[in-house]
Amino acid sequence: MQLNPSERERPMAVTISDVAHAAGVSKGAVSYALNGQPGVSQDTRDRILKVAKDLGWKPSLRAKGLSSAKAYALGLVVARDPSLLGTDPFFPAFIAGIETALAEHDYTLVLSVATAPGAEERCYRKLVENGRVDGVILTDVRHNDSRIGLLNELKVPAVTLNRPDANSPFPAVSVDESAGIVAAVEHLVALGHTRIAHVGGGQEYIHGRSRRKAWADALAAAGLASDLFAAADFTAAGGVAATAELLRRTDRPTAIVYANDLMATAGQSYAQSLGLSVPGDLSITGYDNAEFTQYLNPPLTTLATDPMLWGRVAAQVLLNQLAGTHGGGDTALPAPRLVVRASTGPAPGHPTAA
Amino acid sequence: MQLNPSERERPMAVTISDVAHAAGVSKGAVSYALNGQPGVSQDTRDRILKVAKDLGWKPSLRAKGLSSAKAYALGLVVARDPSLLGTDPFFPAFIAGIETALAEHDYTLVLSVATAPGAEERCYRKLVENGRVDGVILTDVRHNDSRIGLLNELKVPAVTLNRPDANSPFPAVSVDESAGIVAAVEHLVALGHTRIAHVGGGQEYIHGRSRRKAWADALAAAGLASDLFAAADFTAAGGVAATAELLRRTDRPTAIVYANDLMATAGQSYAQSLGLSVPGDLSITGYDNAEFTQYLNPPLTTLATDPMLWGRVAAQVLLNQLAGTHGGGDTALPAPRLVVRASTGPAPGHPTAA
DNA sequence: CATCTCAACTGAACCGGTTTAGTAGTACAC
DNA sequence: GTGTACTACTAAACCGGTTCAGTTGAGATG
Repeated sequence: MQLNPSERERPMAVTISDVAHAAGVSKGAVSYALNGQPGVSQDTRDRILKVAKDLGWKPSLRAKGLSSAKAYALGLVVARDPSLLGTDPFFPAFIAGIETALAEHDYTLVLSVATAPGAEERCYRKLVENGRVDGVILTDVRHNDSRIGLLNELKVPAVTLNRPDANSPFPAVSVDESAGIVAAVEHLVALGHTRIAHVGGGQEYIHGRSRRKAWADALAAAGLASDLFAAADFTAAGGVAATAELLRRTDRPTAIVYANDLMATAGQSYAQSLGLSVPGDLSITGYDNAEFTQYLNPPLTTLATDPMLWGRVAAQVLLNQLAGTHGGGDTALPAPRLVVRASTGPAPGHPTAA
Repeated sequence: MQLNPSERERPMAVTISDVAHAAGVSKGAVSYALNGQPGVSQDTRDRILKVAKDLGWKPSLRAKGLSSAKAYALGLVVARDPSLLGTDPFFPAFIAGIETALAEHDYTLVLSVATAPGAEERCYRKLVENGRVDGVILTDVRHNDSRIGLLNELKVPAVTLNRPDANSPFPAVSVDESAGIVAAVEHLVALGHTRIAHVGGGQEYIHGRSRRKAWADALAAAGLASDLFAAADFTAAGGVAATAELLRRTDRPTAIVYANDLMATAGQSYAQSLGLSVPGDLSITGYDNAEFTQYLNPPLTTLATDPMLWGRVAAQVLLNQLAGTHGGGDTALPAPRLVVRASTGPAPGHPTAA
């Protein structure tokens, strides 16, 4: 066999047998001592602990995993078109949140990216069947999400972000997205807008649907019709197309509530390219509060969520579930906060307008 | 012990012993058959393969890992302030690239996010000492990067993005960032600019340094002085501060080359808030070609790289290293491509100006 | 015909932990 | 003084693979 860089001999790690031998006890005693289990006297326990420390013993996760049938890892499958992956500010922060919870429990995160459509289910199946993970976090839940059934079949603990509409046995960690959209619509209504459109995200996603429904409900509550809907898919290109569709109408909206920042950004840019003034002719709101939105021209009114908190809580709920200490209920997180910037203003012709 | 959701009995997986028993051979024979090793006749091999398939046997990675002392996983530690994590379009695409390479080899990615400064080294140490990973990918390489020494001490195979200035035994996968910056400067010089500033990224990073050096070199090549430098840190706030500093000067620049898109975006917004016209009074270039930059007002001239390719190649090089088939040299990737948009234009007073 | 060789296979050791069953020794009750 | 109960420990099995050291039987060789 050929020598290569990966074969520089790694100093063979000290094992539990080494510790046992050095301390003059059996492997079992060492195991008990280090896991705080009864079965060893305090004196012996202290001695074993000291020897283990002196020798620099680190229990092998591999061996531990084999005998306990655990992976000490959680899985996250991100299904996105690779070209869109960089556009969403949600995931990096969400993942950071997961990590903060995991770090305290010696768990790690195994991340898979499924780019092809069918690849997603294969990813979950592989992660679980290979025993890579002890539980998974489900994001971007879809209408009648087939993954719920899959994970159920795989008998793997899971948490979902928001409660699926399919019957799901898994605890959910939810953000009341409706409240955010409602706040945005109310803000626009207060500014005198009556023709408030919505550029929706993919309606196969429950967050796409719930944002649309919240928009319609808020309009209804204000006594307004919710006919100005244009379907899109959370992408910039989709946002432009939907905006174009809305602005071609004779009863064109004076305000558009977008389902995310990227579409809002692209829509705003498109409207401006048509010679429309934002917010003079058209008010615009986004969703996510991506960092760059405050540097747009004009800066974007949007909804701020806390993806990091979401990640942390989701991971925590899953860990509790694994430990058997989870109550079983869903967890509600604070609703998004409306961040008012210069992309929204009084409706054209409205008294409060300059 | 209390029953909980995680203890719904998972159908005990079929093991190699089950297969051996069903096929009427020993465990060893099954192992040989399934790994394509010699020691079993073709007939027996076929029979074993069939039985294994019928029983739906999946080798346990845990057991495999224990006996072969491998983790079948690569590690990536991302060290970012959590608030900045969502702003960088690089990582998601980079990670997607890594995954495309790993998916073909039944490896997975273990991701750690180190938010606190010192946490980064602890993350690497933990990943390696716990045997979570067989190799790691090193991004955001710093000047005299201490992680090189750490990984050397841990005796873990690694790849670095770009060649560190510290003496590194690890293969690097490099993008000639200088060429990109040079292209941007040349573009501005061709437009008649003579006072071209640079808002630098953190100079503790080698990519921060190399972009600055490339800017200075390109100016020198054009016979121009490179005194208009303002230090920043790749953040929006830093970009604004640096831009403010530059624009306060009496010999204010007519063009600014930013080390990334976020700073350029924030800088452009700040300059506009001062009443400056972009590109009439000030031309601006970014770096990264983040999706949103084409929807800025004006759209941003920037440098497009291919983070996904970078991730794929880096992972591939690391896998080859693990397999012992890596040549040992560095790998060069295509230089960034200049994407000219409306944020750059003729220098004020220059003949080509309107 | 005895021997040598090799392919094909088996049994057992091994990786590094956890866990179970069993044993020695001490204390206490009756 | 014997039985009981408990503590403190050990030896060995076990998790599910890989791999090494034999063993067997068939065909080739002298």
